[in-house]
Amino acid sequence: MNDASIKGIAAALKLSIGTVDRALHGRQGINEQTRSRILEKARELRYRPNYAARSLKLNRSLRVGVFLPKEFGLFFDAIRDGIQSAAAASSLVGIEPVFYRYPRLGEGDIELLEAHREERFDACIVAPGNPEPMEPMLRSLIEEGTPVFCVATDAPESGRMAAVTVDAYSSGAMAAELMARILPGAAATNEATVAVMTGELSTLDHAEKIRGFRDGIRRWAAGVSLLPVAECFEQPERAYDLACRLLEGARRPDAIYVNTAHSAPVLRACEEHGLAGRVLLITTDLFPEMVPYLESGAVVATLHQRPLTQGKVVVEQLIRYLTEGKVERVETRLAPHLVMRSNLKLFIGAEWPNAEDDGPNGD
Amino acid sequence: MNDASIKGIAAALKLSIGTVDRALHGRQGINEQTRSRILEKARELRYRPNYAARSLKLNRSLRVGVFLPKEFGLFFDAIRDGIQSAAAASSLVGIEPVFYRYPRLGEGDIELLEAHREERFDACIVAPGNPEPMEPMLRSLIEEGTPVFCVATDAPESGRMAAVTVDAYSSGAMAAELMARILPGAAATNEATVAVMTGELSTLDHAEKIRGFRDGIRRWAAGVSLLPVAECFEQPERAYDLACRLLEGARRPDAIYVNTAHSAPVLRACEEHGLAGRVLLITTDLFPEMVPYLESGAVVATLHQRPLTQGKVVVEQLIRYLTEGKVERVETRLAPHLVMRSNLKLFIGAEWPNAEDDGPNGD
DNA sequence: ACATTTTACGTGTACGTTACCGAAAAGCCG
DNA sequence: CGGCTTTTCGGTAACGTACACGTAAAATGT
Repeated sequence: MNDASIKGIAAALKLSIGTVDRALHGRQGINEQTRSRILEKARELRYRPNYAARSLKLNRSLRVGVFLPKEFGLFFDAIRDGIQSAAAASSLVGIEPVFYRYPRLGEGDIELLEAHREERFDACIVAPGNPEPMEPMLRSLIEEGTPVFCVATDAPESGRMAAVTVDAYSSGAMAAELMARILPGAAATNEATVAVMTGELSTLDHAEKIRGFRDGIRRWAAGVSLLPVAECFEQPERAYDLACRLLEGARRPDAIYVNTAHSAPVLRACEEHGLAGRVLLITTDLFPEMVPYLESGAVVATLHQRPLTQGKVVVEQLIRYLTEGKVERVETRLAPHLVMRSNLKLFIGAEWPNAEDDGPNGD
Repeated sequence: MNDASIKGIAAALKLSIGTVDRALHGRQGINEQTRSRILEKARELRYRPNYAARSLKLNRSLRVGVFLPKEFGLFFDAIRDGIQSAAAASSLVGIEPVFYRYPRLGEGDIELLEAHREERFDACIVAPGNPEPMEPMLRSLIEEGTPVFCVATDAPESGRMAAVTVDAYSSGAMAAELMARILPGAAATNEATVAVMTGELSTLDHAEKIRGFRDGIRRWAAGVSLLPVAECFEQPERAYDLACRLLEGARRPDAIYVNTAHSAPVLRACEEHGLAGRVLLITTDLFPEMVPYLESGAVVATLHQRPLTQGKVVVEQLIRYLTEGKVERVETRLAPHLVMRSNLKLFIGAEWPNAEDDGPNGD
C-alpha cells in the first residue's frame, strides 16, 4: 500500500481513515492531540493529497464567474477565449466559466458583481478598471469564501489570490526604446518631437505604460521633446480629433506612441494627412484593422498584450489554487510581445477574432 | 448515475462494465457487433473518459526519457528546467523525467538513444540536431510504441507526435527588420554593410534563421550589402577569430547578426576593437554574460528562444497525448521574444541560471 | 458421443478520497 | 446510578476506471 496516503497514515497510527481525514482537513470532531499526532505522521510520510482521487470523489464542476467588459471587443474577447480554452483543457477539474459583460472597463463592474453575488461562485475572475472603488466588494467576496483572481488589470490591495497582467511599465519602455533607436535616422537634422496618445490616465494600466514610456524617452532619447499626453477617454471620434490636431499643429511629432485600444482612428488620421510611414507609429494591442498598417510598415510595431495567454494563465492559477490551495505566483507579469511585420504572421490566427491562440504558439 | 460513463453505457445496453471496457479500448474477447452497438451508444451518450478515475486506477508515474545536449549549457539547462517544472506541476499524471546528456547538438544523440532503448520509456523527448540520420531511430521507437516529442529542433519526417520550437525564420527576419529600421541612422551617409555569424549551417534551425534574415534584409533594406555568412561551428575561439577578422577587414560591417550560442567571444572582440555600441549587434538567446552588454546598449537586442517555455509546452503536449491520445498542435511554433534593455528585467530571474521561468511571466 | 478449447460476457476488487451514519466513550445533571 | 448529551472515533459506500478472474455457451476436436 502507498504509505503516503490517508490510508497509509491511518494504518501507521492504527486509526481509521475517517479520523485522518478530519485531522488533515481541519474538520471538527477530533481530539486536538490525536490531530497533531496525525499531522506529524503526515509530514513524516510526506503525505501529498491525490488530486485525481479527490476530483473523482467530489465530481463537481467548479462554476467560475468571469466579469469582463464588453469593450474593446477583441481584446477582452480574446481573454474570454483563453479562459474558455483553458477551462476546456483541464480534464482534472471541471471548470465551468460563466461570463458576464459590462459596458466599459471600470464602468458598471461593481454593480454587476453585486447583482450576481447570491450565485456564490466557486471563484471569480475580474478586471478592475480602477481598483480602489472595487476593492471593498472584492474583499467581502473573499471573506465570504469566494477566491478572486484579477486579469489584465490588478487590484493589489483587495486581497485577491492572484493577478495576471502584462508588465505595463515595460510595454511603455519598449515603445520608447524602439523610438529612440529609430528616430535618429528619421529626424537626423532637427531635434525630434514625440507624442503620446492614451485612453484614460485614471486607468492604472495606462498610467503605468505612460510612465514607462516617459522614463524610457528621458533615458534613451534625452534630446527629444515630449508633447503633453493626449487623453482620448476611449472614444474613437475623440481619438481621431486629437490625432488631427497633433498632425496639424505647429510642432508636428516625428513619432506617436498610441496607447489606446482605439488606434484605428489615429492611423486613419495619419493616412488622411499623407503621413503614413512618415511619422513613426507604435501602437498597443493587435486588431485585424491594424494588420495592413503593420504589413506596409506604416505602423512600425505594436505591443501585444497577449490576451489569450492572460486568460489561459489566470485559469491555470485558479485551478492550482482550488486544487492545491496555493498559487504559483501571486503576481504574474507577462512580457509583452513586440509585433512587427517580420513576426506578424505568428500572431494572426486563421479564424480571427476567435483565434485558437495568441499565435500558432501556445503562448 | 452519470450516464456518460462506462457504467452508464453498460446499464443502457444491459451489459456489464467489463464488456463495455473491452469495446471502448479495442481489447479482444468481444463480439464485433456488440462492440459496435457499444461504440454507437458511447457516441450517443457523449462518453468521455474520466481521466481522474483513470489516473487513480493506473497509479503509474510515466517515465519520460529526455535526451538533450550538454552544450550550450544554459539554453538546454533551461529547457530541462521547464520540463522538470511542468512535470512537477502535473498532479493528474505523475511524470518522471529521466535526463540524459550528450556532448553536442547532433553529436552522439543517436548512440545515447540506442544505448537506453531497452529502458522502454513511456515517452521520449529529443532535440534532433540534424534530423535525417536520426529519423530511422525515432521511427522505430515509435513503432515500438514509444511516443516521441521534439523540442528546440524538429524531425518532421520521423513521425514524432509533436514538436515545440521557436519560429526560426521569424527570428532571423526580426533581426533583419530591426537592423533595417535602425541602420539608416547609424550609416546615413555611406551604404551600409551587414554581416552574419552563425553556429553551423547544417543545423536546420540555424539555416532557417539565416534564411529569414537574408529575406528580411532583401525586403526591408534592399540597399545594404550582406557579407558571406561566417560559420563558427560552435567553437568559441573560432567565433572570436571570425569576429576579429570581420572587424579588421576592409569592409567593416555596420551591423552583425550573431546567430550562435557563443556570442560572448564576439562581444569581447567588438569591445577590444573599441567598437562596442558603434557596430549594431543583434544576438540570439540570453545568457548572464550578455546582460551588461544589453544594459549598456552595446547589444541592441537579442532574440530569446524561450527555452523554459519550450520545455513546459512540450511536457503539456506529452501529457495531453498520453491522457487523451491526441495532441493539441503537432507543430507548436513559439514566437521569439525580443529582449532589449527596456524589458530585460522581465527575463532575468533572481536565481539564474536555474530561474523559475523565462521571466516572471509564466511563458 | 464426450472431452477440450475458444468465444463472449459477467463479477469482483482496488486505486485514494470524501461524506455520512452510527457506535463507543466520556462528560453532565438531577 | 440511570438517562442524557457531547465528544471522539470506526466503518463503509461511492466516485469511474482497469484488469484479473470466473463462467457459461458455443465451437472444435477426437
